[in-house]
Amino acid sequence: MVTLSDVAKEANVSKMTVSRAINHPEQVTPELLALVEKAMTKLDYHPNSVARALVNNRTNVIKFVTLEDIDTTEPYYMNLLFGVARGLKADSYAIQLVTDIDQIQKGNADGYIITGAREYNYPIFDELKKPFIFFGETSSNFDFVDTDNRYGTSIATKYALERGYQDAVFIGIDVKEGFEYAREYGYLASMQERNLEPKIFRTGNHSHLAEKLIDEQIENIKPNTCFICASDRLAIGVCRALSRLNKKLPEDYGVIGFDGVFLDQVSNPQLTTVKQQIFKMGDMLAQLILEKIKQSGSAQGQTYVKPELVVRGTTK
Amino acid sequence: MVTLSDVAKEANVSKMTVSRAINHPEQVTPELLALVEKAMTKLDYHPNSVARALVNNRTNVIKFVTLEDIDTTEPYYMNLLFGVARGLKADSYAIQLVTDIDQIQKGNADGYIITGAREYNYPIFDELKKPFIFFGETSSNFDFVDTDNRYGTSIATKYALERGYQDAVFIGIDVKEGFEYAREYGYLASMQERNLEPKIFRTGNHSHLAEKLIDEQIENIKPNTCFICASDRLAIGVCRALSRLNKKLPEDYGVIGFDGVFLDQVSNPQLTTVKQQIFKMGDMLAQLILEKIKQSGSAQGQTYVKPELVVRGTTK
DNA sequence: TTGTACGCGTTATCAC
DNA sequence: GTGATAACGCGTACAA
Repeated sequence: MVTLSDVAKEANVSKMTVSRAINHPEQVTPELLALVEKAMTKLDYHPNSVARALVNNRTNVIKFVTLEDIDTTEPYYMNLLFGVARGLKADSYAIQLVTDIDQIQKGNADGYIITGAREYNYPIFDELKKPFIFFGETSSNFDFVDTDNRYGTSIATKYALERGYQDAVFIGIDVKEGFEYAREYGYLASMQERNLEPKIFRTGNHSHLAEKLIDEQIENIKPNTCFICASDRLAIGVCRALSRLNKKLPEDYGVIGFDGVFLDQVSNPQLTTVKQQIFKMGDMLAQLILEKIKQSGSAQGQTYVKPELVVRGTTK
Repeated sequence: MVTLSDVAKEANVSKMTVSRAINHPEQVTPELLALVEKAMTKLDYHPNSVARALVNNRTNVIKFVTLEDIDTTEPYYMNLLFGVARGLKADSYAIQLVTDIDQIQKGNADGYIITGAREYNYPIFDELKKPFIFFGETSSNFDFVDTDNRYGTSIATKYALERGYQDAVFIGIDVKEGFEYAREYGYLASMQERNLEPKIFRTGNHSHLAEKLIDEQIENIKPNTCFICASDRLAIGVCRALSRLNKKLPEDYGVIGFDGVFLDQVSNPQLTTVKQQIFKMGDMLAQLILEKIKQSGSAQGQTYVKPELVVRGTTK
């Protein structure tokens, strides 16, 4: 293994000059800098991140915490995770996956990325001694990254109406969470802008529940309506019901989902959906937490990432 | 931060005694051991894994390499990854995610878990200086963990015939990979055992391709047949075609998928499928690579994990 | 600007 | 069986 000392010998300087050339190049004269760099490339030197971590009292580990009790199998998190991995790559940071809330405090890390946090989890975070960033809006003043949900349903609704659907109905998820409120709000505002009366139904986030809902309500919904759904799961259920009821998609009715992860593509026909930029958000989370660590915990603010409408087979 | 020295002072022994009490307790007299343990719990001491890693010339990092150019969004890998994370938890190991083949050599790790490897990748692995384990059967003599594919289609076929279907047809994936051969073999052997003539169709691993296949072939397939599919994707396509052709499921025809990750549950009706124990395999991969690291690279052998048949709505 | 000495927390080695 | 010492590779404090 090539060490700092080896490079120092090769370049005929002290270890410290090499160290400085790496970490504070502005403190080294250009001539020596060149010498050191030549030696480093010649020997193919790579800093030992463990030794570096030891002196800096770091671990080079970020904990990726998934608190939601949902099936972590959700492809959603996979995307996020790969985004995080990408953001961490350059700094030779590694990830520890945590699904059990009791495990958060076990072992060490330089920082945390936390997903699926609920209000009642907040006390736990107050005890964390290392910086953390949330994925998903929080009511507290924590740093977070989230999708601009309001914007998402807003562009979906507008698109539907522009494409010639006469009405838009919202199929929401029956939970009291910020993301759902935001998605409903985006729909509401867009409807009111056009002086249309909003209509919102809610049910559990399962395709068969949405299917049942449509079965029951289809008589109250006039043709040439577009369903704006709060998730792709719901959208798939809506499609299934419509198809069974012999309604033509996308002529008689339109369907727009939300999420754009995996499900939208395996459905038949493929869903028009509001696609969250999950990979990108993962990348951002990584960069923000690294920055926060560097700045020993200073706030990084709250970031909303705009989703994009992906038009496929379920809308005109 | 509580260190080894703090514990040593508290217990009135040397640092080495504390270190030994942790790593080689059999070399310490019971009396001192008790003293040390009392001190450790009193001070709530936790070993610094970074310092430990430095002296041992370790990184405490495992690289999780995904070579397959498929969409890494596949829920499949998420399960595997969480399994790996679970297996790594106790040893305070962290994961680095690698999707770019050029990144394998970048940075350090103590070992590799490699998924999606093909023959033409093998030369790369020969250059790796740290131990590695594959997920997925390999033709070379590498260590690996994989599903017992042959067993999987075998129990599926037998179950179908026992439940009263008169025939079983195999819908395979059109690739030249070991897993496909094994799945076909399991079906073949089970058919021959019962003196039934095997029938195999193959197509790309997409639901709509399977759907098309059934459309074309349905006339050649007599009722009361069960379709043994090489993937849930294919199975979903088969279901869709049957439903469109007004065949009754599971009365007229049966369908059994393979994989049991996510897709089987979002389909309608829910699939009877051969469920791979992916989480468990991830856990095993982690334990094997840790063991291999401890033993400085000695072979860990080849492990087949039996899948299990999950009976749901698409079979009698 | 550059170099020296020391410390980070742990473990292996070798005395006793 | 136990303890003193050195070493892992790097960075900070201080001296030159």
